[in-house]
Amino acid sequence: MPRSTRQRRLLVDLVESRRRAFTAEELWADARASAPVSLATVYRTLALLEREEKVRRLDRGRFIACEPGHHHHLVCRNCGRTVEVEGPAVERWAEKVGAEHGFVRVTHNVEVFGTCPDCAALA
Amino acid sequence: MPRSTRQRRLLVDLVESRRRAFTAEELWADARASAPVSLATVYRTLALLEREEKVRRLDRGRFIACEPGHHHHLVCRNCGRTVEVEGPAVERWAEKVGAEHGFVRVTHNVEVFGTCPDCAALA
DNA sequence: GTCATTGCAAACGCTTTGCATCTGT
DNA sequence: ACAGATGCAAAGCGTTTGCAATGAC
Repeated sequence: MPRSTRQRRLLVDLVESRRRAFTAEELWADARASAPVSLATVYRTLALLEREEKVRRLDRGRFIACEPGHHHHLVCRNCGRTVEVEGPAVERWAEKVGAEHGFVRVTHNVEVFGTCPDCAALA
Repeated sequence: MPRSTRQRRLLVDLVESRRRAFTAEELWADARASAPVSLATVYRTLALLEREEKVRRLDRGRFIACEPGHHHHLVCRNCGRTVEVEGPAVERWAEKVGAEHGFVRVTHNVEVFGTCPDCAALA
């Protein structure tokens, strides 16, 4: 079972308080501002959180913190701010599309991108 | 303007006749079965086709051939077979979700995965 | 002839891993 | 004590790039 180490506590805290997409390097930088951690440990911790569904991997090496369970994210393409969203319409649509083509065990990935109100105000 | 070289014609033909997701290495292997091409040229051609929206990049280094314009794909998670699908319901949902949170210039990515009829029959 | 394209090999960026050392339980 | 975690540096993997040679127009 996972052990509660100084490094892990620090990283998990940092991740869970984050409402923006981040890269491993950014998390590393933030963590080292408090105490020494290696980049390898950052990656190992992210992999751990990913298994626990507390972190999801976006494209371009970006990660986002989230809660376990099926849901989607709205992500600001400028500042990385994230919002968890529900999508019953999408769930139904994906099922339907799959069924229409005879596919079974249908799943889907959705990401919604846009410019958040704060970033839109600055532009 | 782009020139019609032997390598490019070969690669474009191979890509356009493909109805399955593929990796750069797979395309390379297929191409070399006909004539010598370098892997760098494979990547450069894929980049070109991506700009022309004739190829889309999936995760895990997979690519799929498709037609230009906004649409989504249903992909067999076993054999990589792809089907282009329309998703008006998703378009509306994404717009709504973005708007509800004050996001502007909203876009979205959707991929639907499943097991295709052929693969389901074998399992 | 000119400029796009190619091949090659080196460089890249992100991520993972082997191994010896350390530390939580 | 012992299994799990860490740090480091090396390796991995898919992809991109600099440069000289080649080939399309």
